[in-house]
Amino acid sequence: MATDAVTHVGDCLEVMAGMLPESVDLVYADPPFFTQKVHGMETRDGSARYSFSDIWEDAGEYADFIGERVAGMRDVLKPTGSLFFHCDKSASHIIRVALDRVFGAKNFQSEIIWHYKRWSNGKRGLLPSHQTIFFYSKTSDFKFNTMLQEYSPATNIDQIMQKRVRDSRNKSVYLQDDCGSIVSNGTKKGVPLSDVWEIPFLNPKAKERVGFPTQKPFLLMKRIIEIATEKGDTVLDPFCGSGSTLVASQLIGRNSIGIDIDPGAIELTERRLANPVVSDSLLMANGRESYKQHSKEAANYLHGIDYTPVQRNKGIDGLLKEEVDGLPVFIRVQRRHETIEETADALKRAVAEKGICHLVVVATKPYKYAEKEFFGVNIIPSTPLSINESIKSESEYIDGNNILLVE
Amino acid sequence: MATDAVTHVGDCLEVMAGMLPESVDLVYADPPFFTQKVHGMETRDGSARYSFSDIWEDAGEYADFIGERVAGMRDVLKPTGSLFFHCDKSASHIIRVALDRVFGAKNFQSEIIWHYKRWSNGKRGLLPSHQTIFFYSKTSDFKFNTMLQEYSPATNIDQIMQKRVRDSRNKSVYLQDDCGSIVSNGTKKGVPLSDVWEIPFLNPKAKERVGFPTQKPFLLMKRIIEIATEKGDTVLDPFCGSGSTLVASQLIGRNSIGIDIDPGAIELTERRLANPVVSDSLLMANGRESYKQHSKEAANYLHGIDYTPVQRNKGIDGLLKEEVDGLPVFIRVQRRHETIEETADALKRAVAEKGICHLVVVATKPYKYAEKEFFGVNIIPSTPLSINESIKSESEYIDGNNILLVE
DNA sequence: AAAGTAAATGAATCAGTAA
DNA sequence: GTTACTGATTCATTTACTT
Repeated sequence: MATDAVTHVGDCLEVMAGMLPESVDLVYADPPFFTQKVHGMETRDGSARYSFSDIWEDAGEYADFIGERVAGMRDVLKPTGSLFFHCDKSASHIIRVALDRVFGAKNFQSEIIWHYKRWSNGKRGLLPSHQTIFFYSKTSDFKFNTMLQEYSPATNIDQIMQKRVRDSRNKSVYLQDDCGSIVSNGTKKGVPLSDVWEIPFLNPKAKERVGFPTQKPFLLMKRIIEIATEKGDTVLDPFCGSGSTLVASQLIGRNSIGIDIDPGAIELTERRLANPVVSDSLLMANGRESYKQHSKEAANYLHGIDYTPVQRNKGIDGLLKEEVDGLPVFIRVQRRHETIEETADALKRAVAEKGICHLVVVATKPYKYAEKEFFGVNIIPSTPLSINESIKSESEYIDGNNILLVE
Repeated sequence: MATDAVTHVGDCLEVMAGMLPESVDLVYADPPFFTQKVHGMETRDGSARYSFSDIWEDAGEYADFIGERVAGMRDVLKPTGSLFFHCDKSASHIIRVALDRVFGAKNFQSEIIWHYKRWSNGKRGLLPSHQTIFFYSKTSDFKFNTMLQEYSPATNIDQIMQKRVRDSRNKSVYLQDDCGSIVSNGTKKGVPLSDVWEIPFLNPKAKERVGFPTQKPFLLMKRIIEIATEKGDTVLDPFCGSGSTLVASQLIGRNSIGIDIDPGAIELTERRLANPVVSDSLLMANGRESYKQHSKEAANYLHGIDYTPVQRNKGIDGLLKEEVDGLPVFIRVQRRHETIEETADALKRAVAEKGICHLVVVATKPYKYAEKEFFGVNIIPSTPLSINESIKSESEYIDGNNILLVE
């Protein structure tokens, strides 16, 4: 599914007034923070300089500016939509008041703290190392994709799996069965995502940097978009700057609309959309990035193996560093939508010209050959597959030798 | 030096009006947060119950209440004094407006985020896990004791310890001695304290708990007092509740004044002052990292599996997120110096009390059982092991069924 | 053996939430 | 509001292991 990214040069107040009401699933707003400074920055190669003024008469002027535009944002939001409003301590209270007025205090959902570590400048006082994102929904019936994070390392996982009941004095106790052993309480997948997010600030050397001041990291945008929208939904950024929101939307399959008053910013946004760069550590998403994503996934399965990743070959994921019997060993991990035969064929075709070699396919889905070899290709179940199949099979199979299982 | 702790029963507005102006070095204010609830709690032994009402007509009434009292706080502060005002998302914007009006926006110093982890249940939305403390000074000439925190583990300590000088072109360079080696700058003690503070929430079982709702941890109070005062200075808490501020002041050598409208709270404060109890937080002392014993090696082999790492059990590496046949699945990865029998035994011992469950051992070395099960433990070869063994075996074995191999 | 240390487990808690 | 009931947290306690 191709996604759409539309940009407009202009004041978002006017552009939003011309938009279809109730047409947007998420608004992410990142306006000037009321810092009373001019923010400027050069691109790394010095070829361009982007800047904007964040100087205002007084707080009242700023409050009016924000208030008018927040009303416009509410108008274009669908009833199930929500607003994430990015600010910092300079004016968070002014913004909160405007949001409460326009959206209603009952639609206030969260005060998100984006926490990052920064280089200090040894100033007197505490080092500022957070910004605030206000999360409001348009109505009480809003889209929210529950996200989970890992348990605190201090948590006793064993204990929380136990079922509990009330004892005779109405105190909560862990349930034991007749034999005195503990009763499990189902699966535990993690804890709900906290409202404090630790996401690294864009490193001064990050490839992702495009030379725009206040550029936001991809991971932050991705998390916001994934919480509030589904694939194919539409995201609006009324102060889009260098276009991080649009780039992130594109990469994870959302349509997007970007507005900025500076034609230079919109030009930069268009350039980034044509050639998105995300720092290495960050996950690539679907669509035309799917190949890259798969190589990441393949790497997960091949972890712990001494191999060289093969980047530019559609059929081969890796090459073992050690030869076996004097022959090279090529590996391919089964793709999500591939049968094991297709995987094997793809690998065979890729090495057709390469002479004699060993071929290994890592299976990620159940397959039905009780052989470990399939027309000259070694089939190895991935560890996750083995685990799932081995346990499920206990009740189904008695034959201890048959470790490859029927679908 | 003996310190003084004075308490008053009454509305802090009136009590402060009767105090000597400019007599206090620090005000820590922890008023009701505008939660529109009654907060109550019993002591552990059930001997007493403390509660207060946090229900208001509307935001205006709350704003007036806060505004009047903030003015009183300013009056009793010395010119070098400062105010730490504790609140949460319920009314942080209302409070900020009042503080800006009374203290002046130019005396706003920091928005401190107290971040903690706590228990929760599966809430729709983000789990609230922070509160806000506004830090204002009375004038620009205020007491501030610079505090340092540890360097992030990624920091290159050797480099930051080097002395720097200006070179001929006035650029900052590292100083070298006559032999060309680098000159150390002596000790650097850490980076300036951030405005996001991770301090554990007062534990349900903490000895420190006295059964008062909203009780603040000693470590939080200690940090605030140490930042803003010196020994012998005076701390005022106009909403002192159970008296944590007074107890902390006493323990670190500051005089204190506590005011509360509830005689029961003041009585409790007096009792705590006579017999102060502080729990030492292992989490704070050792850091969250200390709980992370989940080995990196195990994590590598379990990559790609949907599991929860188990941190606090030496025998168990992980727990599958999905149950199988309604039973939990525990996993252990074979260690480098462990036989497969030892791995299986360690896992079995760890789950001895846990009732019925599935056990999985991931083998990382060749093993000699042609069975996939070993006394009730499923043995799964890791993907790297399978690949190595499967290819090597081609020349050694003809029997296609025997995929588990001899050492 | 005894003492001291470290690891594993237990259990109360509720400025929790949901209905 | 009011009632019912959840579930991760963290220190205290117990058990296991060294010296």
